Amino acid sequence: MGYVRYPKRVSAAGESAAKPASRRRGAELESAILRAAVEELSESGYPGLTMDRVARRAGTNKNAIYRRWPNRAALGVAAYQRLATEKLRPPDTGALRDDALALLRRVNCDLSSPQAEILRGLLAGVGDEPELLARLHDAVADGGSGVWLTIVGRAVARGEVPPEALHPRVVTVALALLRNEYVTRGLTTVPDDVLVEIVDEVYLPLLRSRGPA
Amino acid sequence: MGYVRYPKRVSAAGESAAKPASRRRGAELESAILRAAVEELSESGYPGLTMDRVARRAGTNKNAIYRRWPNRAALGVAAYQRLATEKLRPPDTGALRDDALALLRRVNCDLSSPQAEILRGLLAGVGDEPELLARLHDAVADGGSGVWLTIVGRAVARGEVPPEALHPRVVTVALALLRNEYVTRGLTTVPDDVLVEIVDEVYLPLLRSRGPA
DNA sequence: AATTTACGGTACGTTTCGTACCCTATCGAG
DNA sequence: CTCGATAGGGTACGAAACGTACCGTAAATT
Repeated sequence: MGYVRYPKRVSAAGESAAKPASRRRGAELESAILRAAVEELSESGYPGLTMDRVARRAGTNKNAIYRRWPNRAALGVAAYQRLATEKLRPPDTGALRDDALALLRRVNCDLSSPQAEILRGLLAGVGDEPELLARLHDAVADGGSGVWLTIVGRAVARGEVPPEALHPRVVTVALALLRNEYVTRGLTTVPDDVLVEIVDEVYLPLLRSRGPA
Repeated sequence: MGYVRYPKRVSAAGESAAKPASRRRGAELESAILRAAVEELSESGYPGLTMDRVARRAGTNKNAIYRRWPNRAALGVAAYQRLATEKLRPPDTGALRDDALALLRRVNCDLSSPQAEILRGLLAGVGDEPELLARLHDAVADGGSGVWLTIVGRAVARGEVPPEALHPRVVTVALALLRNEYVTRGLTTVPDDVLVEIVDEVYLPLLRSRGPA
């Protein structure tokens, strides 16, 4: 079907931004694409993550992208994994309550409005592809679990909470609740009251409760 | 610009499904549109909620839709509100643990895979419109809060948990955790282990902990 | 040096949103 | 009962964006 004409066009000047003279290949090109995708994702969210725009930004074309990722959602997840992997070091204030609040606040700031929208977009875009969804889930979960284990571990060492508190699901409850607010409540940053409430009404009572009855 | 020709076409026979002879107006037509939207949403999820398809299914055209909702996301939220308003009556087994588990399981079955995907789709489609997001949030939140208050209220009456447990945020923790699993984990139903874990490791300890220190 | 592979560039087909435009049935006022 | 005004029906259209196909060419491989 249908290839009638093929006009041979000299590449228009100054159309693309950062493309070196030599032609990139393999890992180098892949990295450039991924970097462009992360930037687009950060600036314009998932709806802005257009294949054409990523290609233009990376100084390449959609061909090179589709050879690596089967569709837009896969590229989005890959980019998000990069974006979310910037680790945050656990605070160490000496009190579990302050540690937890500090962590929640940081997550609330760093990862808030843009990130939440990105995550929402991705969760939808992933749709019915379980593998992508799982990857996304891991990316999100890993972002938290370790850090929370650390601060609770310190609290256990201080005798603030019983050692039974060191349960993976228990430790990440605060993060899950915050994420729940994110995802459903929306773009705006979660108000600080809510964070305090999560910590004082749920998180601390829960951790303390897990000792010997 | 540009209306060149206008072919006068006799309406093709049998192209639309349920359109009565008389032309519907106002509330009646609106209801038909919404019903069609709910059906499309249930069958094909948010991606399948196409304006053209809804219009065809309702036996009307996009015009009538856009006169009522500004865009697809708004229609989707409206349809979801209808879909999610089917209430569930609280179980009453006589024990809080069983009530909570039963409720989680029912939510997990009834509202699981299709609903979760719809919700994910909507959350993304709503994007940057805070009002729609708020409406969605209400629709989701209302679905749970009351029921949970009921079963915990009964538990309080039985003396199972202290009255301080009747805190809105506390009471809905189990639902929030389950929803968190939904949203991130994906389509498949959340395994029962997880539900049990949520109840035994988090929910019950939390509620019991809220008594006098 | 020859061959194979991967990139660059571009054109397309398709779908879907949202808008514009005509024509007409129905409703309400006089 | 006649006659506008309003809302529906039908359709066409422009703009994006996805995903694919196809050429020509640079770079790696042999």
